[in-house]
Amino acid sequence: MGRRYDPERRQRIIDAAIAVVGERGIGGLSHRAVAAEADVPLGSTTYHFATLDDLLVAALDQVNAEWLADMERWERDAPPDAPLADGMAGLMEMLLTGDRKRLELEYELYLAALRRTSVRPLAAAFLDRMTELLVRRTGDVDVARAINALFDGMLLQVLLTGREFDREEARAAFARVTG
Amino acid sequence: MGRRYDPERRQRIIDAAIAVVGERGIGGLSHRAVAAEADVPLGSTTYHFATLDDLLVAALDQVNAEWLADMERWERDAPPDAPLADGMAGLMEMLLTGDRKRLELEYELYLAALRRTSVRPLAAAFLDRMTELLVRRTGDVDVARAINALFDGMLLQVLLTGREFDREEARAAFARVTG
DNA sequence: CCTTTATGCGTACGCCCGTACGCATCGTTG
DNA sequence: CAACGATGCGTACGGGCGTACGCATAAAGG
Repeated sequence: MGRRYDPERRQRIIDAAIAVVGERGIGGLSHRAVAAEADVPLGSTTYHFATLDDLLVAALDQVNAEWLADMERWERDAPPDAPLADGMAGLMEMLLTGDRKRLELEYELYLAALRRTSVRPLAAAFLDRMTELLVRRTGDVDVARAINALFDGMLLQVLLTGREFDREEARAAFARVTG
Repeated sequence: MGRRYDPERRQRIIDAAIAVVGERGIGGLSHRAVAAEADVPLGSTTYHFATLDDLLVAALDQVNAEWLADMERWERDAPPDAPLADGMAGLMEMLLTGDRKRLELEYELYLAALRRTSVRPLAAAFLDRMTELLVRRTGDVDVARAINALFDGMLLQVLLTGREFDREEARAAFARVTG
């Protein structure tokens, strides 16, 4: 049996969990669904992640890490004197014209922390990292947090209403809040 | 059997559904849990709400209506020349020092629309009503939407991180975005 | 080479679930 | 007052679930 030795199985299970949440939502996350998606037996998922909460934590942890890595790259590559409002509006447009399902998945996992104390520390740490990253551009913590709030709020508005994203409207809002 | 005639049963079932979501989250919403909470037999919930989605829609509809009624009252009672930024920051403080569980419940139901198409129209209509209400104060749709986004984003930040709410920081952010 | 430990595998138990369905009973309408 | 539609009630079916557990096998260490 070739798969008896499978050093990357744990990672594959996490990827499968993210895929399952993407397809069926958090409510559809189950050991069995993940096992089927990862093509491993049921016992294997419960071995690596004893409870569903463990699986959820691992999934959010990975999604957050990928998001933060993207943001770091984005911040590093942007010219130091580029107007932040332009950058934020452009980033939103990029996200909204990209993989919509992925974006919804990311917000679903992130917002799950509202009610699940197990993942709340992850969401809090993620927000801290985002603030820290924005502070590098704004120099002001309060402004950084306001930008972050505006970003989440406007993105949610588009996702919830299906309204078309207006880049200039977003840019103007960011510009005002940046001061 | 006294309860054989029970004209308000449907309403009691909706209230029970909201209570169940408040206690166990959307994932814990089930016909059986609602029936137990409302103290009605199982068949009664399935009669009034054939599917769980119907129940969810009714619950969000009611929560949204109550929220909007509160907001209407708030807008009507505020002096016409009062600075909007002060009002919004004060409103946030009131919500955050009030019933926290209720606030989490409201956002959970509202954000459920991210992935559930059945309730998405409700969330979209709710956002439209909020925008309309804010436009009465700002006179500008874009500013109204930005305020709404900032409001949701900052509230979520506090709920997710557990950080203490800073009323002056919020007021300043609203003031900047109001222009 | 032998033991130990981590990992993989299959299965079984008991629970909760959505849904369907038939019967009972009420209010209403003609 | 009769009939009918709306509502209330109880139960049963099939299915998915988390979890536990025992056995098999691989890698690692003496």
